[in-house]
Amino acid sequence: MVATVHDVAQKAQVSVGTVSRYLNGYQLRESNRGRVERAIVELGFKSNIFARGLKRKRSMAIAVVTPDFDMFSTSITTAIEQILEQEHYSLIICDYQRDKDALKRKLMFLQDRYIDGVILFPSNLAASSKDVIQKYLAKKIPIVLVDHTIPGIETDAVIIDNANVSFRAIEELIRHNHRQIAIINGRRDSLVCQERLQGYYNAMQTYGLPIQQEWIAWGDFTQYGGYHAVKALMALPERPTAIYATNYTMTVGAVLALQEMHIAIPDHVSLVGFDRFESVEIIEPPLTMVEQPLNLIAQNAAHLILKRIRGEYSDFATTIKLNTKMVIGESVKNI
Amino acid sequence: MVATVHDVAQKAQVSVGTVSRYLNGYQLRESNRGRVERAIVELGFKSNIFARGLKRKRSMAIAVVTPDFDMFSTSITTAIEQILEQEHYSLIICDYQRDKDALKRKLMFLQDRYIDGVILFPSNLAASSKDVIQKYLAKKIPIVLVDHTIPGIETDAVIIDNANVSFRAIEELIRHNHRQIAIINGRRDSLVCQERLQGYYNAMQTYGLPIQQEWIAWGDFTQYGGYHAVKALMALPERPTAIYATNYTMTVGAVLALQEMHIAIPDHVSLVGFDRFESVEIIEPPLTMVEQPLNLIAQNAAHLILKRIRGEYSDFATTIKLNTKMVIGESVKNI
DNA sequence: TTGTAAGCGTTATCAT
DNA sequence: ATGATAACGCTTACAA
Repeated sequence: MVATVHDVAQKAQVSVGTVSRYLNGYQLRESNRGRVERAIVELGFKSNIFARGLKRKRSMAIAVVTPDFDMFSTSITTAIEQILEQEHYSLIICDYQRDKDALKRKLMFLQDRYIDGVILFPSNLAASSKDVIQKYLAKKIPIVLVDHTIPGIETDAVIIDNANVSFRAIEELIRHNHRQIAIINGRRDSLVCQERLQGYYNAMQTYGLPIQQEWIAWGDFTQYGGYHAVKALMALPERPTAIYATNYTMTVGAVLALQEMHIAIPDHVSLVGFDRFESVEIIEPPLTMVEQPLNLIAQNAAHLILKRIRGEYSDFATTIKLNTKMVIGESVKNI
Repeated sequence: MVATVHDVAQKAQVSVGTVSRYLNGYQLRESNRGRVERAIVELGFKSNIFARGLKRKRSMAIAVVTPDFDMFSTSITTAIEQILEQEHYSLIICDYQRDKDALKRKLMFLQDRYIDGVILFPSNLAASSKDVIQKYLAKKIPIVLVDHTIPGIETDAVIIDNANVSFRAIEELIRHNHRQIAIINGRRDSLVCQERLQGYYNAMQTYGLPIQQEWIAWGDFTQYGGYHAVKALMALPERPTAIYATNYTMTVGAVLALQEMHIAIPDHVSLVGFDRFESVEIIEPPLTMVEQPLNLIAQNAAHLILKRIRGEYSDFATTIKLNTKMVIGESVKNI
């Protein structure tokens, strides 16, 4: 029915061992090499992934595990898939819906499938799966963290410098003479958010600006949250003159709220947004935004996990910190 | 290191055959059954997926293949994953980026991995992979189509009645005395869109309303497209009094354009939107919308593929046509 | 460099 | 209902 190494060996007049060695990149005599190659093409031979896995304990599959498929993780995941496909890996995706039991369950499930590596988007509750994660690492099944590290876990990570990102965003506002600056942050329990908030504090303190607690709003990473945060901020007796939203969906929510209230950007309030997905480009005026290097994140994560799978651990555990770009639009006004 | 059927057999004092039979749901003598169960728990036995696959030619993996991960396919995919996880299947995801070579390549790749079934979101270019698809079906590897069928391919599908959906949406507008109704459709080459347009035509004709070609706009399924379609429609000498947008992102684009132009919904123009994702709920006023039954689509697709994998083909090929809900908001005004 | 043969951990066939 | 054993298709010592 479907060709095996035996068939190839027979057609090429060599032994199965030789065929196998060819498949695994060993050196063969030139003449044999040619005949094996030809036999493989003629028979349409594809090596059986089960038999291969059974011997090598490798699945040629990598998992992406994320708390949910929002635009950030979806964009990165699709980019990762492109890269891994070229290396003949398949991608198994799992979202754990911000549920710590689900996370642990999925990680264990993946382990039973002899997954070759995991790219994990941690959330604050990833720490509760420390034991499983340690088990992976002990077995030399690489885990690359994306977007954030997990305190107490030593493994590779691809992250951005959140505090620095916020610092520069706020600095951009301060440079335009804003002093009353609000931040719409995600969620109190998120480490990413704590860092982004820290950057806000740093910038305000560095420039000697007073901070009001009411200017620190929490939008739960949702459009709804961003929308309501703006409504609340605009209802304050002392309105901020500028707003910094810390993710994509909250940025859109903020814009919708402002548009609805007929509060003009940037005439009535300035705005720095976050994450430039294609769909943000229609917003008028074009927003000044923090742009995360999604493709770079994906590339680094993919290459890092492939490297570890190949057994190259010389620079383990490395944390790749990527820079974000400030895209200057017209949503920040000099006052 | 890790327990095998042999270890279980030894501990339970039975043969490996008995253990295997237990694992595959055959009847055992009560006493043996108990001992095997206990041994499995005590040893933490998990059956090796490679060895199993090697014998049975089954991977316990199902693929979702989609042209891109927009909110529609992402929502459905995550719901599918929940269901398949319970059945111990893993989900391999692939997006083919609306590229027909990529589609064919991925389908062939998946076949080499002995995928047990494919859930495919076809686009207009899926037809060019007919040969691979036929090969799957000939091998009894089930393919369930979601969102649309592929002409000339006889397999299972879970779809919605697009013409009917549009008909009812337009009817809702006509019921409020609108006569000049525009449609923002996705893409000319999309069969889904052709059907949705047909429903528009049907409704207009049924109620004897004239149709102007300028009222039929194409928004390419993007936010940008929806935005520009509205701008163009509002620049017409004879403005429509109502707009029907045929997917989520175009709906959001339309709302942003209208807000920016200070064209009030529904006072200046009425709007019927499409796909109620959580994030749409902040739009003011609440939109009258077509709501696709995402969870039902996911459930039906998942259960259908599992059924076929189990070998139950009695009702093959079945097309499950689901109903959409019209959610009445406040974006349609009686004129 | 190459051939031979022993596994890898299951399932399935055949007796019993 | 159960046990023994031969596959499944590959990789990898070990010999040559």
